[in-house]
Amino acid sequence: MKWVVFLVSSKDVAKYAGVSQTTVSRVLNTPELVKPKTIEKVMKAIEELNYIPNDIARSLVQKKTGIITLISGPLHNPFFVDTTTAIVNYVNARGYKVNVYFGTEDNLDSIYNAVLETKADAIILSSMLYEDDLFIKLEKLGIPFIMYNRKHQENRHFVEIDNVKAGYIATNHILSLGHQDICWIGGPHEISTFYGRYKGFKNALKDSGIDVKTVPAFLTNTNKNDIKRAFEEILELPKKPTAICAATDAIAIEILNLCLERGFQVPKDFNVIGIDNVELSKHHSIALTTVGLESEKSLGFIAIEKLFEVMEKKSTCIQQTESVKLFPRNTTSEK
Amino acid sequence: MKWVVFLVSSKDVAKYAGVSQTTVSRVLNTPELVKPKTIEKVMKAIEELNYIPNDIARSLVQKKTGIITLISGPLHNPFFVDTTTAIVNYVNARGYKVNVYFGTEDNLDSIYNAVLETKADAIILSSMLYEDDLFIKLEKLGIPFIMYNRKHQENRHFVEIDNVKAGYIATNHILSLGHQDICWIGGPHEISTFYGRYKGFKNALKDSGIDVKTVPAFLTNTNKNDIKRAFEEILELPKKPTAICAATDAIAIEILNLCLERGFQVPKDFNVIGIDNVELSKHHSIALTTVGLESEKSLGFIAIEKLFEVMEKKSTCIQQTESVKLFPRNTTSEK
DNA sequence: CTCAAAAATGGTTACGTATTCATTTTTTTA
DNA sequence: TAAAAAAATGAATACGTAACCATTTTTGAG
Repeated sequence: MKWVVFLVSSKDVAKYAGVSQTTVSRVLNTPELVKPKTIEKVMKAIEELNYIPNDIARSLVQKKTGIITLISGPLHNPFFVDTTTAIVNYVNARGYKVNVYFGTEDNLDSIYNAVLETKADAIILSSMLYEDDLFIKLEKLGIPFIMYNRKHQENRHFVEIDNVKAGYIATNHILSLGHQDICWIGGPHEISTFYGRYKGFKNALKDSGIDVKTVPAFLTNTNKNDIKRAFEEILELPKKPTAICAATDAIAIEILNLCLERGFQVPKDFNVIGIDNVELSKHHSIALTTVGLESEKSLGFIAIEKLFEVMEKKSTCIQQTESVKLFPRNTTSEK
Repeated sequence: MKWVVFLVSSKDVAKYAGVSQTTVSRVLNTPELVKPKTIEKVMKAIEELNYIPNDIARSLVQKKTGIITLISGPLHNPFFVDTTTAIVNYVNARGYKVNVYFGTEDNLDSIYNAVLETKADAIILSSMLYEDDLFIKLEKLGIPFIMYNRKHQENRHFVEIDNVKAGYIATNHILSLGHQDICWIGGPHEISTFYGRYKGFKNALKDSGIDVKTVPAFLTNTNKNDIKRAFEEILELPKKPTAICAATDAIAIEILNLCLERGFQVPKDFNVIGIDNVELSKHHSIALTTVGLESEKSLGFIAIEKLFEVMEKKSTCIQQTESVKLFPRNTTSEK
């Protein structure tokens, strides 16, 4: 069966109902200005013609699209599963739509181009580098935007966890369990998150009187291959570490995978600790010890809430750092 | 600092460059029709004025939005992590945008309303019931659409795995390991997926000479609470089963969680098997035995590929059932 | 050079809505 | 019942682009 598509416009409805297009518009948007009898006529016409208002035309004249652009990291990182869920659900509940992109190292440029053409009402993103030209472009554009889990050197428009403290707490937990030989695995330092967490790691070492230079640290990209490569290097270290501090739960969970794959036991052969306290870490098959938000809300939720505040002119500039605490589970133990 | 926002239009560029708006449009869309020297002039104006074409206006005149609407299930279900990733990345690579919704039992109506107003170029969804009015509405609308992992009674526009066979293979695997006392936990039968998989389960029982009526089956909603409730019922069964067949990996992984939470061991105390072979099942902390696609591609990828075929008029109606095979891992073992 | 053909450019309109301003109709008040 | 006020409606326009058709400019053949 084939359907011939009639694109019914408000003009068609107007003609059919014997009123002006203006009145049709009013019936839908400000019915209190229309006589009940007229409303009735128009509604009948709308139903009979199966009229559906055209969002695009409305956007053009009102200069707002009802679209929030979300630039997330890839979902194989469970952190972005949590944040994307929170963000999309919140935005939709507020009657807006979400344009989603999953950014990786290679596709960001093309995403940015697409994003700038789409006249979104606001942008929420987790792809910004510490020194990123995009920041200036977005500020120039005048579109409200917020970064979650990332910070720009300009120090505006962000929601993050206290990364330095998170790194410190994680490392301290490991040290307090008696581990002497530990190592760090994190991401590139152009990303504020990794920079801060590693700083916390170093601070904890210093405070325990350990010479930072003697402690191996692997700063790698966060895809599976590069983590695997780093893990193999760890295995060939002259002094095999008994604990691995990962900069994120995503990395930690992948380390877990690699350990088990090779027959190691966690925490017997290796302690593993992460940062972020993602939902997946709570699963009893994973039970990852980690550091995460004190608050119940996910970071994505906090960020999107703040973004709407900005859109509604309740705030102008968000600079928010959330405090963190330890979540001890089964991947760490006394040495 | 505050920025005054100048909304630069192609008219402004035209005036600035001393050409007509038509020519500006041509420079961007059909530069081969424009004299090189003119292109240069216009491009210079575009750069100096920081002009960005307005997607919305273009959509209005061209009657296509470049938007694909995705109605997915929630991401705490790892199946939708895989499919959403595949779909979003594919769509963006093709230069389209994705509007994402995460459907649950309660929010579907409001999602459908929003979706119909957004004049998306096509819709891909996994929320359709076997008897769903939405199907007719979408066909009437004339928008290309495809269902993945779900089928409507009209039997058109879908991509699914061979659910009956999947249920059969999973059950057969459990039976062939020597388990006598097994049970089924699946979702509501208004959903074709669950209906088919349970049918396969029953077929396997019959073929092994087992009376279906004697085998416990729990048909529940698929949120954590309801699965937990079902699991508690399983624990109180007069004859405690040694193997649990779950209709999806998502359910199986949650069962895994519940088992471990209560100190049971898998597969020692309970065998657990799922269907879907989601990425998470491959993690060595989970290592879920499951049934999934023979093909390497994810179901989401296959579906979105097909949807584009329809959009490009290469196909008119998709009816695709993909074959499946067993992926034996560590959650099942000889009785 | 001339003239026809081809290339390049411009003027105008449509897309479907909301909004502004003007006009008509109804209600209220004296 | 007349005049003023209020309510209801309509006509015209803007939003920013692409597309159609008309016009001007350039090119090339003779």
